Amino acid sequence: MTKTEEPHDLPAQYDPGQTERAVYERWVDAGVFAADEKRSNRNGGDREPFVVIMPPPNVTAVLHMGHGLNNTVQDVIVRWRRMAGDETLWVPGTDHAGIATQNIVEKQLAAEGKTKSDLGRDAFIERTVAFVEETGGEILRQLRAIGASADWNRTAYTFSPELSGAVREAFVQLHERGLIYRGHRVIHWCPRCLTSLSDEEAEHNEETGNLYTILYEVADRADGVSHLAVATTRPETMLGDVALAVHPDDERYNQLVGREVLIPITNIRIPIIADEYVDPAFGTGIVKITPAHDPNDFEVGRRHKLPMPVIMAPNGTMTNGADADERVPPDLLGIDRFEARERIVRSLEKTKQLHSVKPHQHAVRHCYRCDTVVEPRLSDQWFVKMQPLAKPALEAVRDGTTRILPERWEAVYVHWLENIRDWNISRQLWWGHRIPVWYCDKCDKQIVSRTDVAACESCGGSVRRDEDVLDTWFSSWLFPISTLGWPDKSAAPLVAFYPTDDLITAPEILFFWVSRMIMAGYAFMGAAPFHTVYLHGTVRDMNHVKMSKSLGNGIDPLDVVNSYGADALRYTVIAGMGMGADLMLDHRDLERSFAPGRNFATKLWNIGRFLLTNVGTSPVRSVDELGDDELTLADQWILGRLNATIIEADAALGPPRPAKGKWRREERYSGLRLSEFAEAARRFVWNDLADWYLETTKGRIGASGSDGEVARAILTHVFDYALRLLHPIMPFITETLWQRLPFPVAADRCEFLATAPWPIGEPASTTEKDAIARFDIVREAVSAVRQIRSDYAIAPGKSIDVVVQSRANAPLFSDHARLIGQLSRSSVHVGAPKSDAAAAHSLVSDGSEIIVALGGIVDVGKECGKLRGELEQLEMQLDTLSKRLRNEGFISRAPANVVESERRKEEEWIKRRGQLAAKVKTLCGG
RNA sequence: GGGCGAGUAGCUCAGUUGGUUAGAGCGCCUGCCUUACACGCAGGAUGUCGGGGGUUCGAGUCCCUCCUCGCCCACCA
Repeated sequence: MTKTEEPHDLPAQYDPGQTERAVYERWVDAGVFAADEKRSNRNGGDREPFVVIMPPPNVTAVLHMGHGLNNTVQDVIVRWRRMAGDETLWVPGTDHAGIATQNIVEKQLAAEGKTKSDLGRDAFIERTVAFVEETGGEILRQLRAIGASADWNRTAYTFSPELSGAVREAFVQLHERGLIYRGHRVIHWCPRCLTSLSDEEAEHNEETGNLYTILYEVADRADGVSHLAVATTRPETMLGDVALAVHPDDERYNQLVGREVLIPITNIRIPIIADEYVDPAFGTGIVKITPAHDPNDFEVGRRHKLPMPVIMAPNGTMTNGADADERVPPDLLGIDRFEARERIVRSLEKTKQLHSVKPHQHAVRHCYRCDTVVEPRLSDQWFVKMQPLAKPALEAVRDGTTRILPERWEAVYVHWLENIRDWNISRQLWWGHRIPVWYCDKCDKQIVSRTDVAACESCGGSVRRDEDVLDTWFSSWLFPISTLGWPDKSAAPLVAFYPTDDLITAPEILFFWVSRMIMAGYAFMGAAPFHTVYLHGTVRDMNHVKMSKSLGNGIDPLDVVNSYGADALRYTVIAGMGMGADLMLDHRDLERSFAPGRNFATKLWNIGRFLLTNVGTSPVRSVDELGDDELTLADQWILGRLNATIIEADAALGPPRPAKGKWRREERYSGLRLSEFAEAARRFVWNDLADWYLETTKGRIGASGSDGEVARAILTHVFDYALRLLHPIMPFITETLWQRLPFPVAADRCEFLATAPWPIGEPASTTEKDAIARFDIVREAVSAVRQIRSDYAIAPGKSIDVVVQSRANAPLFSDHARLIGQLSRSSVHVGAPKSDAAAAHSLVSDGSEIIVALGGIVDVGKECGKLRGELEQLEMQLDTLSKRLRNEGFISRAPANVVESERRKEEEWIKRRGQLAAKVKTLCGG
């Protein structure tokens, strides 16, 4: 048949580039992804809502495989629920990403030889806004290319006027509730970004540094003690020392408490104090106290009311800051902290006050945005009091209101919340939500306000606004509520769609984002924002190194889409990723990496071509009107397998939501096994439908008469449902094929597969189970013949005679001899074989024997060897089995059904042994 | 320092509450352009389930121990 004669317009090769974009546009134009508040049953509608909030990528981000994986997972779940009939909403958005974005713009300025101070605050913000307008949101456009079915009408941005309003409201509310306060303490400071960081933003890094032991000279020498040795990893902070501390019970030193020592180099006198914080077992048991540059020392300093001199500038150079007087010697002023460390060490060497230098393993904190070593720094910052917020968030996970998958992350979450510390939310940046606090110049009043303040409310004096902005995460933690209309609690989207359902993200932001969202959900809405947190793995290369653009081991998802299609990308990612496991891909060999998806897409395409070529385009009969007596065994089998596959798929996907608000024990950690779902669907399509059922229809389907019509109807129905099951994973190709199916005229069909009803599985009936079992016997017979053909290298074209000597199922083989012959390219007879001719034998599990006449084809000797080997192996296995069945313990302790099945097996094997032995005797002569 | 996870075929990984002869994809070998598909079809090979010990009638699965990786958390200077 030439191409023009084919009754369809499918090209021989699937070309994703040509079809995907057009299909996507049709979905968008038809509003397939748009959710409607009015249809939610929380808002008078008749549908259960299903809502997913997209983790907003940074507005400046460019799509990488991490986004590809994250959004594919979300889209699979969202498309599944949409087909299942939920009012499904997937809210997309971007994050203004304070530090990250500001850093990029600053870098651009630097390239122009400018700094942000050259522009000034307003001009800098203007420039950043322009930059975001120009390039921002590119990633959301890219997400469309991988098929993301988000409701683009609701695209959110953490810096939009609406969301900014929510941020300000949240700040003011928490302040009113006494949960936001201004604190003077040592925080993490990035000397490069010139801002404070939260504890989470200062990442630990295990490093080998030095532990320097420095000798402090005791002032007013008495009792022979002239020097005290003090260990430190940061000698440069010595300049800010205000005391040495020892443990009050440390008998080596406690008589020195109250005496004074001299700081080396500067010879400033500082006291020796006693504090329980000191661990006598570490180092020398004496600690230098630098309150302004170490959080612990700060606490000690507070307890002992010590001064807190600042000896470092914000950019990490040495300076005489607050309360420092002339502590930093002139020759160190303006010197970088690490250079200063070197110089001080050299000076100490000269004065013989450096006792020792030892390599030392310790954790050093780095800025999560620029990797600069963070400096502890005394400053005024805004904090959120976290313990009250953490309480309900902790309870939510403990009582099953919110579950975290995989289960192991729940312990991590609980541990973090139990030990939570206050959240530093102020940043010394320009790009971000400015803190809504004003200070009166005259009376020093502090005004926290929902609206901008022009003058002091008590004295009428002029006011100035706090210079700082809020941590980016202070806007993202509101995302599930702010995107739906909060603070307007009666906003239709909030009523219809809050709480949401699943949150799908990477474990890296469990603390940054997920747990804070849960806290915000309780703080502002009194309810958890979602009932399921699904934490997926990381995309890595073949050396298990996390993919990243800077390392050059990344994969651009758009390259994959261009080469193999979005469906190939999606299938590969979903099928290859176990629950919570990392995904390894080879960035140097995209073809190999994405072969599973590409191959499967091609397979689907070709099944579609076969179907449309052979079934044609005229409507088929509806399966509902087919009588049982019209169905062949193969028809019954494939329908049974379809039903079983639907059940498997549903089991893998699990319950979409907790039945009564809280997860029941048995359901809590079930579901969302997306790779199992993918595998069940693939197995059905490829191994059942394509490999077997489709082959059985060849010859039937072209024939005129009712059986051909039945085959057309079943094939179409089964493929229709297979496409439905696969649509969440491979939306484009399934929609494209589905649009062309010759549906029954009466079928109540919808316009798009994307909104077609999700298949409903039914418990398998006995006739169904029986059909599956019987067709499996037929398949076994076919495989047996194929194996013999292969074993004896019988040319594919060569016709052979096969005899089935049926022990149990005579009618089965009589009825299907022709089919077995067709599938195994042989001529099959049922009955007795011609006597004593050389033949190959194979046993079917129902006890029947497949006999292939080998006269003139192969040598008998080889066959005998094979038979003997088979017999020997069977005897060994039978021996083990029989021993077990004679074991008292097994009989008494094993479940009855296990014992029973083992008994049956033994009988079967004994029968086989008899048959095999007889064969060996007749063929090989004893 | 504390906690968690992993170690199963050459590679990436599944293996549900212990229960037939441990699976899949990719790769590999053999034979096939069988009129949907060579991105395919048919057949095949490959595993002391990290080591050792234990519980059990029965262990990849449970317990102990050791080894090797990885991740998270952490104020020992």
